[in-house]
Amino acid sequence: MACERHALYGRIDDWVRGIPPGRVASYGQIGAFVGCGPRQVGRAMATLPPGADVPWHRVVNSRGALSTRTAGDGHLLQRHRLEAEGVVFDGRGTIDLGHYGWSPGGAGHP
DNA sequence: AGGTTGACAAAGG
DNA sequence: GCCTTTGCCAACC
Repeated sequence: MACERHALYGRIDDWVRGIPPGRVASYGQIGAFVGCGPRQVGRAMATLPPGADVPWHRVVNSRGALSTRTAGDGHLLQRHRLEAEGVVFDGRGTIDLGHYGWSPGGAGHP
């Protein structure tokens, strides 16, 4: 049996795994889909094991900006990976969620 | 058993 | 547009 920290976390990381490349999702959106507060989504990402097949870099806050925990090297890493997938940042280092924001079932907006 | 903190969001001033 | 307060649910002290 697996060593899942919490069923909710398993659901969150599974949801994040469903995010296609070149797309991003906000914590509040994930929290709303999995049925929990946005903080739990952040905690799920924070407790993710190293080497997890979860594209946490595709998870950003509602403003389309990178999270505080990734501040520093994390910001550069997250931004670098997103740009590698085709995501473009604006002059303020934020992403246009109206264009890159993704949703399960509402996908389809190249 | 209780209080604080946290990779956040929404509403109010 | 900015900052402050409240709510989220689980983990940590």
